Amino acid sequence: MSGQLKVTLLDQSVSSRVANPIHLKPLVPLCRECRVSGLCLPTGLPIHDNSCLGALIGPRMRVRKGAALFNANDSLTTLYAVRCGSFKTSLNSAEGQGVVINFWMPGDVLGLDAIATEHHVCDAIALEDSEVCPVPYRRLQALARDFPVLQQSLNRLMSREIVREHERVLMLCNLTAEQRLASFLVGLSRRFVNRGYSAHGFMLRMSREDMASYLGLRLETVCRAVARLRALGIVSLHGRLVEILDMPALMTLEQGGVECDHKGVPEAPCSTP
Amino acid sequence: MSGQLKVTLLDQSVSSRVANPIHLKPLVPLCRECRVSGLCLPTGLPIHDNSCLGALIGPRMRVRKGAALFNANDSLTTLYAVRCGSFKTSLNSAEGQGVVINFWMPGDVLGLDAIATEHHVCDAIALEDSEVCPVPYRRLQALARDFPVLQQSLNRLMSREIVREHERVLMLCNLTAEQRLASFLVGLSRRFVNRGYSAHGFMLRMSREDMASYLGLRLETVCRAVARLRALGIVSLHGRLVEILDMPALMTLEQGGVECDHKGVPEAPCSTP
DNA sequence: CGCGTGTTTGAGCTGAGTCAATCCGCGTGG
DNA sequence: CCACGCGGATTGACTCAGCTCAAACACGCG
Repeated sequence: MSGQLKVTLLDQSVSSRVANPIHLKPLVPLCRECRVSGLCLPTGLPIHDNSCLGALIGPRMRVRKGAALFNANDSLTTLYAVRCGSFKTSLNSAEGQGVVINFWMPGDVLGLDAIATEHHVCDAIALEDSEVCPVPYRRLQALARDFPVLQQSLNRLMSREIVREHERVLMLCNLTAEQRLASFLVGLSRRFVNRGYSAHGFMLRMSREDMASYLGLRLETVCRAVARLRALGIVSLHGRLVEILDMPALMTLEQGGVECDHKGVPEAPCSTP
Repeated sequence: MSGQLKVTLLDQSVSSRVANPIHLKPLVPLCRECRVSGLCLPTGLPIHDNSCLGALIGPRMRVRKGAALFNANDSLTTLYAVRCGSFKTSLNSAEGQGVVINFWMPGDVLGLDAIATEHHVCDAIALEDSEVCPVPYRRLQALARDFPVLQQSLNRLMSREIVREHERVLMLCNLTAEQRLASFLVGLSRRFVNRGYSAHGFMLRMSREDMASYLGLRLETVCRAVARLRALGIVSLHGRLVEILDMPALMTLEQGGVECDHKGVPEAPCSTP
């Protein structure tokens, strides 16, 4: 039912180095050379300054496909920044019904919803073999006191998550199945672009079931919506391989059929030093 | 279309006193004697300490029914804590479709979703004549640096909002109209209890239209759901006057028909010093 | 090759939406 | 004081997007 699979430390030697704050060097490059560092928590931090980031980010962890990074009710000890791979988080009600709350890509930070109660509310499952950078929450709190930029970064991350949810509610309330799918694909495309990948061709890492759950639909309905978009020549979507053939049309569809300036929350303040 | 009505300072003399940080006394009792201070932002702060809260909270503002406290795209200068009355916030898409994002009661803090972009994303409209305590965001940031409890309080507030949205999504995806209404009423009831009011009898401050929008339904559907609950003898709901006659039944309904331990995020850490 | 998981497609059903008529409470003005 | 009008609430009749159930298909893997 949940996370029996184990999460493993990427490198035991790195782990021990971290325990001893003197040997920080092997970790610091983690952020500096991380291709998504601009999207992630340490945005705006003095990335060259070992004392700061080294103290913050724990040793990388590997999570195998299907394994749980954390489960609902686990107490919050660390947030996790996705380094590579992807995750889904899902909220399960007492009656066994559940929804996928979000999909997470490199640079995203998981666990912010646990800060309220200091316990996770979602299950986080790896959609593929993935790596995360653990961010001990206590240490983050302490460090944020000394580095206001870090605190601000955290605040923004949380606020952005609130806005994202707002937009999701808007989608659930106002859009048809086809529009939801369009909106989903456009959103994914945008996220891939932010990470330096193609806007038009990408691989879905989640099942139709998960997509359906995220979109507030049944998987059959998602399939039908896919079929219609394909018939319209807007996308070529076979299995999990997506190719967006007519992006303007897709974006038109996304917005209730009316052409418009799609803004949306930018994924990050995008401070490129 | 939006907030032409003016928001007015409650008391100009109080305002000027605040500008001069020496005369804090008239403001400090604001929080100390505020009946919802335990739910609000300053939770856990040394409430007797003038230097802290006095510097944080601006002069109370009065907002007339139907007036906008802020509008989407307004730049974020202050957060607002509801002191009395109530508000709705709504998110409007480019095409004119919109949804009510939340209803806000005394002790709630509005504007957290604006922190990401430093611009408000929602319109905030008073549902009745109301009063708010403005919290200048810059000042809050500065003060939070010196008072970690305050920072934590803010973090928790944001995180809780994320969780609330999660639960809303769960509702929108899994519940029938009737269940949504039940869930809405139970939620309201709980919030009234937290504020020291009756769990069973209260007044709705929003129109059926607003309820419908919040619940992802049409107002006609809300009416029908109300009619059914009434027919079942679970509530007496005439106009905006609610009386919950059978709370257990209502809670059973809320949770897909199965009896269960309704937890939900507690509204606040509830630190009573 | 056969099995299982995930995906696609088909055929009816239904809960909620739409459109429309009516009702109710309340403030306004005669 | 009552007639009127208006916005909000209610109820009814009909429609339809998405759900359910069911069958077939594709693919990857032992």
